[in-house]
Amino acid sequence: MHGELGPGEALTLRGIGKTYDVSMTPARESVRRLVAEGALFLSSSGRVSTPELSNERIEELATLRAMLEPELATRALPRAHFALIERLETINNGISQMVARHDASGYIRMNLEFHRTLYLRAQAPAMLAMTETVWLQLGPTMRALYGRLNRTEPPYHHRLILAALKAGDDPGLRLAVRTDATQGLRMLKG
Amino acid sequence: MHGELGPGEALTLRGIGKTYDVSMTPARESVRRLVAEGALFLSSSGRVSTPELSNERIEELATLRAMLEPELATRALPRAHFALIERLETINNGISQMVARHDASGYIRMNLEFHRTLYLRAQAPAMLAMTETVWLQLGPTMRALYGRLNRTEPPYHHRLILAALKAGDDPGLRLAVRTDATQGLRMLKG
DNA sequence: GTTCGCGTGATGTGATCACAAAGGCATCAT
DNA sequence: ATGATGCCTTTGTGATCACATCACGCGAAC
Repeated sequence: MHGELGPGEALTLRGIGKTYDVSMTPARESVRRLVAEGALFLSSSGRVSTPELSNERIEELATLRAMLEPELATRALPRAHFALIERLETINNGISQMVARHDASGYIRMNLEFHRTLYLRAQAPAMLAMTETVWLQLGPTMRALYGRLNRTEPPYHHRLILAALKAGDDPGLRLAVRTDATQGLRMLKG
Repeated sequence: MHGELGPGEALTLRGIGKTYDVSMTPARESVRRLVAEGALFLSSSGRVSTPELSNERIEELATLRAMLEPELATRALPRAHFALIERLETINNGISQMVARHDASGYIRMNLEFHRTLYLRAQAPAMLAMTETVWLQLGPTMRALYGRLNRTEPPYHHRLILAALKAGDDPGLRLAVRTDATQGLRMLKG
């Protein structure tokens, strides 16, 4: 999810087991779970690797983010008090640090933490789980995206989200969230 | 997914293995996958059972259906030619038969087949997979719903969907799909 | 130099086992 | 009759093994 693996990287059960110092059995169960969630690709011969998403698949996942996340934001809005907004701003500052040190994985991780922190307030666990499944599928691709992006500052749309939260502006919030969720992924089309 | 199990039914790995004449290992992998998809509930002690959904969770899943399925229908609409509509009508007749013989599981299965047949035309595999995950979570609950429903005829909204498909009426299609997806689940609130 | 074929090493699968923990049931005490 | 207690069975977990299959690389032939 955090883009620690790029698209198309192969994994082996014995290798995973060795990495985490367990036998093949727990490694298999974890891999099977991630395959079920679409986070890993299972070849016809049983080999496992991170997925290389087609442009069509990426657009589909972007559409899913664009449908799910504004709904979560809307549900979170009436419960977003000052303490939450403050925490979001703290996370946003953390994102700036990741940008400064060119830490792609850290950037992705904190970016998602920003969104998750907001969406947790929505009190909609099934919807949030579904959204995180989408993030999981996009992880390796987002890492590849970051390389092409050369960010110099934290995402502009996060500031819009914070402003809309403070103003209690639901339409503005939905638009800012939708745009933030889809903007980066549109760049992968080329 | 098809409501062959009611909410809260317990399963054991050795029992599943015996049922399908395999060892614990494949049973475990299957169960883990279904747990990852939210189709089964894993207690803190590792016991597994079908989930008993709270009303809040049911409403959330209904909202997800209401968001995902109209989008799939819209994408399928331009590709819905006569042969597809004919197949949908055949399935709809099959639903009538299931109603006549009071076959809850068969009813659910053919109802979902109606939707899946339409959505397959959307050419959106990620979105369809997500939708089927929602169906999977609702399976046992839908079985419980069917008991309270005492249907005497196939779903009225399926006819609306077919009419909208024939007319190429996208707003009408979206409304009919959304209503069909959420109507039954609203009855569980009481 | 390129391509085809073969063999070896690596990899996933399913079965089985030892172990720990949890649940259920019977028994006993109040 | 009801509640608690202790034991025994059931159950999940993680490890290991035998086996079939696949992939990759090496070598030979053209």
